[in-house]
Formats: sequence, C-alpha cells, structure tokens
Amino acid sequence: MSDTQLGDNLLFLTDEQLRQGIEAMFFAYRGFTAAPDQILEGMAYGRAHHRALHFISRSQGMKVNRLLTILGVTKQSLNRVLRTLIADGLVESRVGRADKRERHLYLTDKGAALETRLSEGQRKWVRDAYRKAGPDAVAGFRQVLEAMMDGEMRKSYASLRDGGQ
Amino acid sequence: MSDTQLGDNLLFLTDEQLRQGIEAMFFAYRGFTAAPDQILEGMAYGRAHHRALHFISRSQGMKVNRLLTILGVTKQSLNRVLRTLIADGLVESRVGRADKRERHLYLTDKGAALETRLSEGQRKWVRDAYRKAGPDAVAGFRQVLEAMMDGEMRKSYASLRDGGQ
DNA sequence: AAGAATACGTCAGGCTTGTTGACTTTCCAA
DNA sequence: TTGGAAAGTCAACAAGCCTGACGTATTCTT
Repeated sequence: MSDTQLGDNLLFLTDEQLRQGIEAMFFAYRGFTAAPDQILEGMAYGRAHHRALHFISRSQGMKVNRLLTILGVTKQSLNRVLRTLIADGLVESRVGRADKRERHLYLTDKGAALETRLSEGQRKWVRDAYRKAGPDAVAGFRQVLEAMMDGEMRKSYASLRDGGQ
Repeated sequence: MSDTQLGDNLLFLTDEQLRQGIEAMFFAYRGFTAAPDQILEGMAYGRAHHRALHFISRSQGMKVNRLLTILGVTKQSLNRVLRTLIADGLVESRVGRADKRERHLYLTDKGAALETRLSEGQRKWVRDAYRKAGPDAVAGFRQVLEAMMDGEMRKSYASLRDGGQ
C-alpha cells in the first residue's frame, strides 16, 4: 500500500474529523434529550427520573444495585430519585424473597404510563433520525457507539439487550 | 415488494431497535465525557468550563452571544464560567473593534494548554472507537448524529465546521 | 437629540443532580 | 456468636443550570 493510499484510508482519523465528531456528539445528545426534558419540565421530575423509569421498565424486578451500576451514580443520589418515584406511586419496591436486604423495583401502571409518554417523544426523535439516515448508516452508528462505551457499560448494555437480570 | 421484504427493510425501526439505540447513546455519551471529566476532577473546573474552552478554541475571537447560542445555556450560567476562566487567565475578553458593546473571546496560552490537555483525552477515546468501527461505520455514525440535531444546532454545527463566525 | 434596542454583566433565589459521611438492617463466614 | 460485608436509607453540602430583575455602555432609529 502506498503512502498516499494509507493517507486516504486514514483521513477519517484526522484531528479535524475527530473534532467534528465530538461536536456532532455534543449537539446530537442535546437534540436527543430535548423531547423528554420538555415533558418533564415543570413536573418536579428531571432527567434522572426519566432514566430510572426507563431502565426499570426495561427490566422489571431489577434490584437497586443493578440500577446503580447501570446509571453510574452513587446510591445516595439514586435513592433520592427513587424515594420520590415510590412516594408518588410510580415505582414499587418489593423486599427480596431470598435476600431481604434486596429491593426489587417495579413500575406501577401510573409509572408505566409516564415512562411510555416520555419514551415515545424520544423514540420518535430517534426514529425520524434513523429514517433520514437509512439502515446502513444506523448500523454504523450503533457500531461506533458500542466502541465508544467502556467495558463496564458495554456489559450493562449487553445484559439489557439480552434480557438478563 | 412483498410484505416480508418490506418488513425486513424496516426492521431497524422497531421499538426494540430504537430502545437499544437510545441506550447505546446513553452509555456511549458517558464514555465520551469520562476522560475530560477525570482530568477536571479536583480542579475547580467542570464540564461547563471544558465546553467553553472547546468552542472558544475552535473559533477564536467568538462573541459571547455566539457561544451562548452554541452552548444553549443562559447568559447567567455562562457568565459564571467565563468569569472564572478570565480571572484565572485562561480566556481573554477583548472589546469589539467595530462595535464596542461586543466582547470577543480568545484563549490565552495557558487556556490553550488546558484545552489541548482536555481534548486530547477525548480525541483519543473517539479515535480508538473510530478505528475499531472503521470508516464506513463512522460515516453512518455522523449521518445519524446530524439527523438527530434540531435545526438551530445543525446551523451552529455547520458554521463551526465551515469556520464561520 | 431622545428613546428604543442590543450586548453584556451581575445580584438574588430556586431546582435538580451529583457528592461524602454516618447509620440500620440483613446476611454470611470464621 | 461475633464481626465483616453488602444493601439500602437519611442528612448535609456543592456544582451547575435555571428564571427574574436590574444596571451599564453602546448603537440604531426616528
């Protein structure tokens, strides 16, 4: 392979390309969170509540500890969010059958309703973007995102995808 | 086109696929910001400072108003950040030559040094992800991200890319 | 020249979300 | 059985964002 060809093949790794990618990620993430944020606004809940609802919905009966790992925050931080969701009757916390230290989290009907409302805005946004970009672009998108996770996150991601507890 | 074929072609738009995309975006964004966050940690600066440094670096002489639009925060919020950066000698604010109401922002050598240090960690992260995924995936990644921005952001994004002021 | 509009800065106060530290309850193993 | 580890809770604090109101300098408009 000649130097010129090598150069051409690696053009997508120039600092300028990387900077553009970084900025694209920044702007896209804002668009990505805008829809649910808007619904949440003035609702006494925030993005943290949305995230908790999303993952509990995704994996009903999930233990607090697993949610902690997935969200990557301290348990104290999660606890405040969880406390309000439980107090407001959106989430139910059941003591573990085998191990009574554990708490298993479930969405109530009310919680599921809000989760659906929040997710639908976001899914619509992503769906429209996917449709515009097309299936091949989406495949690439997913590949790069997966490569961008660190080891722990990739595990969480895979376990959710595969329906693991 | 048969129903089966239609179904196959649109499989990337199922709710499950969209959910996975949403989760991938969430986990990847965390990986994406982890490197600079770690450097910042214990440094009296936060992610907000990094963002300001990044965009000032990208477009030296940028007006406060433009930075405000790009970041999508209130002027009070930006001002707190800017004030400390200027006080610490990382950013210089020069009165506009033509219009003296304007302030043009520049990175000092010290500011540029920190910006480089922060960006390098992030660029390395993105570069490694790009390399793993390959050029075609990166092209798709960029396409989807651009489709995921809203109108205003896409303008900001394009103006930065094209070196506009 | 007078008033409106623009660009920027600042004070005050509030909310969400993250942190650390100290604590209880429960389980398990020496 | 006793001590350590694990799961979860309560309290206090900080970062970072927000809104609202106000102040100042400059420029545009009439």
